[in-house]
Amino acid sequence: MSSQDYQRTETTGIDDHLLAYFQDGARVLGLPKSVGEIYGVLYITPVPLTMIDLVDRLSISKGSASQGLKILRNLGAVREIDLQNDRKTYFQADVELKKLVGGFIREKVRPHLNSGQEKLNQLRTEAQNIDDPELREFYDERIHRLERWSSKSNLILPLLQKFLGE
Amino acid sequence: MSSQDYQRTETTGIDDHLLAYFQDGARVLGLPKSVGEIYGVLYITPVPLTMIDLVDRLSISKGSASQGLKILRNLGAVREIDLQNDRKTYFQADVELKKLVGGFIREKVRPHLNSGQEKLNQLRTEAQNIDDPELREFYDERIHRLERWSSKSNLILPLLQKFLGE
DNA sequence: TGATTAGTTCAAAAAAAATTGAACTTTCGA
DNA sequence: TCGAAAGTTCAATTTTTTTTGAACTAATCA
Repeated sequence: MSSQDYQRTETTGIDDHLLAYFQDGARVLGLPKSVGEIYGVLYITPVPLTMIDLVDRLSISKGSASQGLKILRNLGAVREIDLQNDRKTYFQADVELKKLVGGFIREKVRPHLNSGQEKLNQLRTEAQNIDDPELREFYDERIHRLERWSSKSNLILPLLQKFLGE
Repeated sequence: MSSQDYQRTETTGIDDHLLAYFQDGARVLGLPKSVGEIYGVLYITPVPLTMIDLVDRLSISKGSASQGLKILRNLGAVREIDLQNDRKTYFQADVELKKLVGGFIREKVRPHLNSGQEKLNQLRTEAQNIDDPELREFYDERIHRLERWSSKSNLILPLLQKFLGE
C-alpha cells in the first residue's frame, strides 16, 4: 500500500480538529505551526507519506515541508523509511512520545539550561569584583538562588523524561 | 531609601550579563524579552523600583513597562508595594520561584492542556462516526494515546510545581 | 481649580519568526 | 548522458508578535 493508494473518506471533520490540536501543541513547545501540522498528519495516517503528500495535503510549500521534516527528524518525532526501487523517502510519525520528549529536552531545553549555567558562572566571577561588601553579598545571594534553580532543573529533567516517555 | 537614592556603582558588567540571562529565560517561557528584562532588573536591585525607574534603566517605553509589569503581576513574579504619602507604586521581584512556577503553570500551561482535552473529547466523538471499522479502530487507538499523554501531564504538573517551588 | 505626575490603553510602527518560491543539487531511469 | 522527479537551501515576502508613543484617565498638590 503506497501513499497514493490510501484514500481518505469520512475523516475530514476529524482531521480539521486534529490539526488544530497539533497546531496548539506545537505552539506550546515553541515550534512553528506547520511543524505541528506535519506531525499531526503523519500521526493520524495509517500509512507512511512522502514529503509531496504532505505538501498536497496541507497546502504548504516544499520549503516548509522540507524544513519541518528536518526539525521533526532531529527531534526524533518522525521516522524515515526508504523503500528499495523507490526514490522517494517516506515518513512516519513516531507515536511513542518517549523519543519526542527526549528530543525536545535535548534540542530545546538543555541548550538553554547550559548557556544559562555558563552565564551564571560569569556572573559569579563578576560579583567577586564588587567592592561594597554589602552589595556583593546581596548579589551573591541572588546568584546563588539562580544556581540552585538551575541545578534543580537539571536534576528533574531525566525524571520528567522517564515519567512522560510511557 | 527610595528608588532615586539607590546609586549603582561597579555593577554594569554584571547587569548586562544578568539581563542576557533573564532575556533568555523569558524566551524559554515564551514571554517577551522586555518582560524578562524587567524581572531581571527587579531581581537584582536591593530596593523596590517604580515603573519610571524601569523605563529609565532599560530605555523602554511606558507602554512596554506597564504591559510587562501587568504580565509579571499576573504570574505572581512581582510584588506591588504602596507607600503612604507616595503616589507611586513600587515593584519588587518575588525571588521565591514557587509563585512564579505556579503562575506560569496556571497562566500558560493549564489553559493549553484544558483546551487540548476539549479537543480530544470532540475527536473521540467524531471518531465514532467513522464507518470503516478498521479505520475507526486506528483512530481510536491514536486518540487514546493522546488522552493518556494528556492525563499524565495533568498528573505531573502539581509534582513539578512542588519540586521546583523550593 | 488647574497644573503635574503616575499609569493605562491601543492603533501604528518596528522587529522577529515563519513561509514561500525559485534556483540549485542529487539521484535514478531511459 | 539527458531529462525528470525528489529534495534542499536561502533570499524575499508574509504573518505574527512586540514595542512604541500619543491620547487618555486618575490622583495629588499648590
